[in-house]
Amino acid sequence: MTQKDDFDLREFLPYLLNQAAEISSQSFQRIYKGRYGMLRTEWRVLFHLAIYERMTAKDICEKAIMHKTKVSRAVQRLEQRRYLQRKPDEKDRRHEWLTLTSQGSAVYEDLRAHAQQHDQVLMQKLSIEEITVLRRALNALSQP
Amino acid sequence: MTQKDDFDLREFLPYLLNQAAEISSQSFQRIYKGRYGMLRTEWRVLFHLAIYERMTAKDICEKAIMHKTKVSRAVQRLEQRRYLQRKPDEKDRRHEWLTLTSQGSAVYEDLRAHAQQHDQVLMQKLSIEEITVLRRALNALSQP
DNA sequence: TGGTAATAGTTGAAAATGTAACTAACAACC
DNA sequence: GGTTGTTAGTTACATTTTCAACTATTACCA
Repeated sequence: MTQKDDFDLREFLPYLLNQAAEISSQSFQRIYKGRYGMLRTEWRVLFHLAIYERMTAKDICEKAIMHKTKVSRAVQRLEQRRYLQRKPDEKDRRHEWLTLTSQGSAVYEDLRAHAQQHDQVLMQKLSIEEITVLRRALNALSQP
Repeated sequence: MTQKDDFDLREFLPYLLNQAAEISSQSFQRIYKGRYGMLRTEWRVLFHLAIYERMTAKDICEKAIMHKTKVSRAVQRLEQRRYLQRKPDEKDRRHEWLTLTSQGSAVYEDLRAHAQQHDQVLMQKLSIEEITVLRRALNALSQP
């Protein structure tokens, strides 16, 4: 099992990114899944609503770069658990405004604390400079 | 839809990494899916076999950080398409050695060329220095 | 030896995701 | 005002993934 030297998988960005994303998500996953039985799509929607306070599903699709069916289903499950409320727009009833309930906000607060802690641990693997450049680079790569 | 300032999702590494990984994988996905109807798990297995030449499924699990059922199914599909061959280990018949067929190698060569091209495009979004630091940081984050 | 534990890999059912078709509401144009 | 086109969001079905249980083989050790 020796490597050929003409192409190094470990330099192929989509591969590297996926690997790093996968591994660095795992311990956070244990938290939201273990404590609240949530899925990745769900914590993402929850966090967006906590941070932006009031969004439509469409807004979330755009910000989080998630397909509308993923968002739709995450919203359903969050609603079932009473973590969010829907309110149709008065002017245009195709839109629904989504906001967290106090219960949803409490869950967010809890998860956010863990997220920040988790981020600290990850950042310990890197230097300050690496963190800065990494964030900048990841943002650049996230522009489609 | 205004953002609260106490926690910025755009600084949370698992989120950023996932976003960048997702987006930068998409156009490469169009290639392996469009040309060969392959899945993400499958090109990963194919590439590992091409690079390391001879591995067991277990080796692939460890290198690629994929669950054994994912690998098992990817191997099945690659075998059906005659992209790889299995050969049981003589000494320990629990192991199966996997190698690409010439057909599999040809597919790899084609995809590798596209991968490199794709990587070039991605890297155009970044400076040389950013690329270096990014790779180093992603490798660091990929250590579990 | 024989019996238990460990390892490599597969399979089946349940859960999650992707794709495309769908509903409902609005816009725009004649 | 009615027809056609768009948009927000949901649903149905097919494809993938996950999880747990399973087989087959080897390792350990009394």
